[in-house]
Amino acid sequence: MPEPEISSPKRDHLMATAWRLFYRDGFRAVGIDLLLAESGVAKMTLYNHFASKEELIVALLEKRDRELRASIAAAVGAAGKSPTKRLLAVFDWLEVWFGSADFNGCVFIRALSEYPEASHPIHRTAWRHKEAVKEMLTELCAAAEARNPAGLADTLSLLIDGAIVAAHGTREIASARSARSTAAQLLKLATA
Amino acid sequence: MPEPEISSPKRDHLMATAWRLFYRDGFRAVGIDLLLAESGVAKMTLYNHFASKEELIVALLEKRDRELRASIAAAVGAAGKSPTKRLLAVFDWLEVWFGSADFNGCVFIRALSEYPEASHPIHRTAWRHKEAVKEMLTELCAAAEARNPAGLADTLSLLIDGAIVAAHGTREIASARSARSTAAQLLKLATA
DNA sequence: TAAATAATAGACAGATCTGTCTATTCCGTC
DNA sequence: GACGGAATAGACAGATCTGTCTATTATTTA
Repeated sequence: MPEPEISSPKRDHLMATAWRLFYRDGFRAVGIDLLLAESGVAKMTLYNHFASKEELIVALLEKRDRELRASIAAAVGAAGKSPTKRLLAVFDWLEVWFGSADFNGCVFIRALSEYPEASHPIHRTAWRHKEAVKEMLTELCAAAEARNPAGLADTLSLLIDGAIVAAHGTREIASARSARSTAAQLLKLATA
Repeated sequence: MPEPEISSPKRDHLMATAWRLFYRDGFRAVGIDLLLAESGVAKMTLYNHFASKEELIVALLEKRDRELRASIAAAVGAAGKSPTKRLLAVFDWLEVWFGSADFNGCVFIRALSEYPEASHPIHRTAWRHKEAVKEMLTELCAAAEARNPAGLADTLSLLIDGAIVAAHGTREIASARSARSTAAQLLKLATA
């Protein structure tokens, strides 16, 4: 009974299928039975790896959080040494993401939405991700010598989440560009 | 069979209860049976007024859209004649909303999230509201003589939606203030 | 080879889901 | 008082939901 985070092929495959279905259709819209049929895994295998559907979702969000932050960090790293370029690389990363074929909004915003109650484990897990990203932004703002790094990061977070919602509504990448140019303006103001 | 938008006490009461439950718990999380039990209305009454649950949700979103825009317009109107104050009144309105007891995020963002597919009627209806609000912002920006009213309105929309997501995640009103002060800065830049 | 571990299929429970249908009752208007 | 529209309760269908349990089969390890 691998209750803790023990990796296993079945568990990984289950999570990959679950990610695909939940992200495409929604958490409540996808039932356990469909997930099992699509992944070709027995029901008891699922319940041996996860205590409940809710726990599976939390594990998925935590995994996605790690992957997403690693992906952002890689994009920032590839942007070179200029602190300004590094910060704006986040918005270029956004644009690429919006343009990807299976983009379907932000799974964390969607989790906040589907589980709207503040104390719900899924809601809390989803929001933790947003806070973690904001911390990354704070460091980037600090490196760019913004006057109030945390404050600027707060604002950039608003722009980013707003851009994600807009991209989900329009299926266009334009909001990433708007957010990017606004971010550049704000950074200039915060360092001038 | 009042297929079109004919108002009736039962229909109104049904919509009021549906709003309360859906906004509190989510669209998929609340079943028809609970809605009927809470409203004390017979099942056939619901299906005489609405062809399906989906249609009820669309009607609710359209009603909420009208109410919300009227509420914003009232706040703007009460802000006086100064175009700057009128524009920033939107963000004060946001702050009041975030502080209200039953605030639970933006029902339109939540609808986009629960019905993520672009062509879904609920998804489309929800996004239409965001576009309508953006049009209001464009007019306010134009009145404030911003250089590019539509562009500024785009950016302000990002700030607003980001602030709503943040308020839903934190249960705090701070994001409205951040958005407001950023909006003030951007407006200054756009008119200087 | 024997024992432990992991995964399987599938029945089962009990609740819940949306939507349909019927038969009855209420209520205002003529 | 009779009529017609609106609402009622509740059965019903048929599907689906999460989670449990059992009995069997693989797979690995000692």
